[in-house]
Amino acid sequence: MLSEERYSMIINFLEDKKAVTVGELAEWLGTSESTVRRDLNALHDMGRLNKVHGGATAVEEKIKATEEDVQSKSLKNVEEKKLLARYAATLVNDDDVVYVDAGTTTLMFVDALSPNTRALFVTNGIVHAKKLIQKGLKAYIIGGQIKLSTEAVIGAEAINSLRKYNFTKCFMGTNGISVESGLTTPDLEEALVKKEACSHSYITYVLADHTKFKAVSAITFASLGRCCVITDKLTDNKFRDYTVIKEVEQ
Amino acid sequence: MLSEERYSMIINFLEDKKAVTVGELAEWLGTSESTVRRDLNALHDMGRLNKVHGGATAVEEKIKATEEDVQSKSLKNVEEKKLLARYAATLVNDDDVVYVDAGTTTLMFVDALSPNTRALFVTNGIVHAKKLIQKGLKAYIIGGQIKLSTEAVIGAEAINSLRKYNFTKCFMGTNGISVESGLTTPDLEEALVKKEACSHSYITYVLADHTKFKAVSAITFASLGRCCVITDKLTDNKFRDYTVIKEVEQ
DNA sequence: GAAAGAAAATGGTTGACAATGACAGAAAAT
DNA sequence: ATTTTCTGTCATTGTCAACCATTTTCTTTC
Repeated sequence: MLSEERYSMIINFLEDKKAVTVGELAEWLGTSESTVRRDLNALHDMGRLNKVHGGATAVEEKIKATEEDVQSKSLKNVEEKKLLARYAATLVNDDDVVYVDAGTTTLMFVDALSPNTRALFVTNGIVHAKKLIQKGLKAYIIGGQIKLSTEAVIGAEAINSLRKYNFTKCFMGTNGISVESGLTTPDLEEALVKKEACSHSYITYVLADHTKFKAVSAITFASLGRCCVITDKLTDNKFRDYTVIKEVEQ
Repeated sequence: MLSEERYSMIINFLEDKKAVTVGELAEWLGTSESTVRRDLNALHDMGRLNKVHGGATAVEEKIKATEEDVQSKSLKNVEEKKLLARYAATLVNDDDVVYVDAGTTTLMFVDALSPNTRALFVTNGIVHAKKLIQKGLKAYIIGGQIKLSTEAVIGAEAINSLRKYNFTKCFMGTNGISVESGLTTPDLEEALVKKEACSHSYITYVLADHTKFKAVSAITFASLGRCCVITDKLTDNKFRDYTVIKEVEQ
């Protein structure tokens, strides 16, 4: 295993559990405690986790949002995300008008789309727009300011652009899902765009792997009741009381 | 097997799995580790993957996308176009609101822009938008349908998006310049967007190398009198009777 | 078109370097 | 004081760039 992969797995583990011991990681990664310690030191130096006596804890979401660690973000939970993406892609019908939210999970959704669908796609992700047209699909991009880190279109003009559309389905990514706070994301501007998109869609699908559950970021963009969550593994059945959950098998 | 074949197989593999070891690739490709290492070095130099100890990881989508654009756009009259682009870039002031038309010449204009300018940029080119923000400039993209071949935003929604803006300067590409037909381009939809952009701009600059003169395409998007032409070599002085021409030296 | 030579690609080897796991003594927690 | 955890060290293993020999491909020459 590459050290980069271990880094991703550790960060990933921490996002889920918030704290972890050296022993746990050594066993889970199938490696020695020495290596785990070295990894934790490296990640600590990068500011990607807090090293504490006995193990490590996750860094605060707000700090992480500004750090914007693309490396580990795209590496982690790849298989799970692809699973969700493949299932979500089957939900698109020929007569749909689909909104695709910017983000790494929804990018895999675009990859998984059939090139033969005649559905109309609207997105606020530059990369997403590019991939859609390269697949030969009919794609629109909304206008507005572009955010550097995520290459998403945001701002007042973006929200204004969205008002014209009526989507049959929209596919959203999220940073956190919780019963109390609903769907949350760290960036205010992006949250506002997400909110507007959801409100113009007949059905909202949220693609969220299991690590997103019980996480809470700064801004809520939708309540649980208003959307259908697609996930790989539901750890707590109480979520079923508040929303429709599709657990994708295998 | 051709090395190019291996390259694309490696890139595909990485796009799927996000991380891979040298050993894995050697076995999968049925070749030696030496060759895999050489391939990884080559791909790393091209910026198409990240080489790490033990193997390689996928590069972020946004970086890769621009690389593709750069390598695909190897066209003619590059030096001349760069010359025009460099001059045009000096025309941008800090308080300008600039429209940048989609196209290869204007893309070089974006490359030539100073990263320090505080001007506001609006564009209908996806690649242009991307480059602008990667330079750290403030950039907006207009909304609308995306045309596959040129990756430009076009259509009714694009024109509608443009209505909101008032530009101090706009920089356009063109396919033909003639006294009788003015500025012409082969695609109707693109012409309509160009026309709308020009009509919302105080000054219109047209970037056109000498090959564009006396050429006429299907649709006229502006008359000669309404714009200032920047070119490398003016072969016929009669154009000076109809418009302002800037001939860039050297 | 064939032969000869040049250039490029490939696979294997080697010494240098990096990563790993185990251990011992120091430091910290209880 | 005892246990746990950390840091530094060291031997082992894994990986890498550079080099060389061989094969393949391209060019040149006749």
